[in-house]
Amino acid sequence: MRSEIIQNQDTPLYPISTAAKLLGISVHTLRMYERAGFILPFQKESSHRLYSQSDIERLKCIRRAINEDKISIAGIQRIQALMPCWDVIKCSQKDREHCDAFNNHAYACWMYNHKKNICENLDCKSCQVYKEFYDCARIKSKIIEITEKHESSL
Amino acid sequence: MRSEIIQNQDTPLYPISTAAKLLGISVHTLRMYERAGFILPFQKESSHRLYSQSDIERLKCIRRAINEDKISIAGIQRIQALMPCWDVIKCSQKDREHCDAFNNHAYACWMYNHKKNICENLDCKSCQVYKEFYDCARIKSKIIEITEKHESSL
DNA sequence: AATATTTGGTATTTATAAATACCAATTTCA
DNA sequence: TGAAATTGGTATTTATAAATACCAAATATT
Repeated sequence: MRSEIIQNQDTPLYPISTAAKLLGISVHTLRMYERAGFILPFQKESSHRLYSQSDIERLKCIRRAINEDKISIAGIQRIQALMPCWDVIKCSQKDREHCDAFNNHAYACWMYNHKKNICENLDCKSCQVYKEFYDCARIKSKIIEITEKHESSL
Repeated sequence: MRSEIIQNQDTPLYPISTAAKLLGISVHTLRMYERAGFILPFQKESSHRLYSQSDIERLKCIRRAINEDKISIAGIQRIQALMPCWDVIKCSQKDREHCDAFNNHAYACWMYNHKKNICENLDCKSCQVYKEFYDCARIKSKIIEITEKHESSL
């Protein structure tokens, strides 16, 4: 019986040169986006990066924000920093006190290191916050969802 | 008895040339910021603009975002669009259905016209949303406040 | 009535963010 | 073992957002 490899949107497939080609940008730009916190690529056993189809779609969205919507890289970082990750993760008050993501507003939560809180042993790349909420529209939807939940519980 | 003129931070004082000088920018740039939705200047009986001390402080903050934090004008607009104004105003579900601010994420609420909702007869310039929440830090604080309120009521 | 300023445009300049090009060292894999 | 690709860095180019300059018409000020 031949071994079946499970393939989905999150399967690491493309090396950096292929990913860059798919996006129509240079390899270096891709790494720039990584340093900005827009993408957490897979690192296979080796030091080389691999990108999944979801990664490509994510980066296409970021690209539209930069090129079409004229939002600067720093601007996107600030927007991502507004995401109420704590309400998704349901971390404790104590966790929040020590959490750089909760207490700052410059970068997305996955850009900070998570020592001494609920995220410590979790992988940001498989976290709902990272996977779902990286653009304006989705972040606003989440904020609306939270406020409506609040009101219905009053 | 001499008539006392009440002066506070919100008193319209400076014509556009003075305001520009105080901010170290050109008159035209100031009008650019106005079109972007960063400032709603007073219009005296005439068509000429007047700016208050609060207006100046507000614009200094916007200026820092642009020049120091490197957030583009479009980026600031998006950030302002994430403000949950509806939770401050406490507008009805019906209001929200018809509200452009609630249903979009490109501009701050005061940039849309408010027909057929609770804001219709209110002046944005004196609204808490406009006066308080125009920068990243304050908007994030508000989002935190809302989520914590929610949790304490569970 | 004459002078100042403001208005709302467009056209131009400038500052710089975003992207590219190039590098030597390292890693991968055929 | 050698060829091809990736790494992480700096230096350079390019695209364009942000700001300025300039305009005639309208408005305000003395």
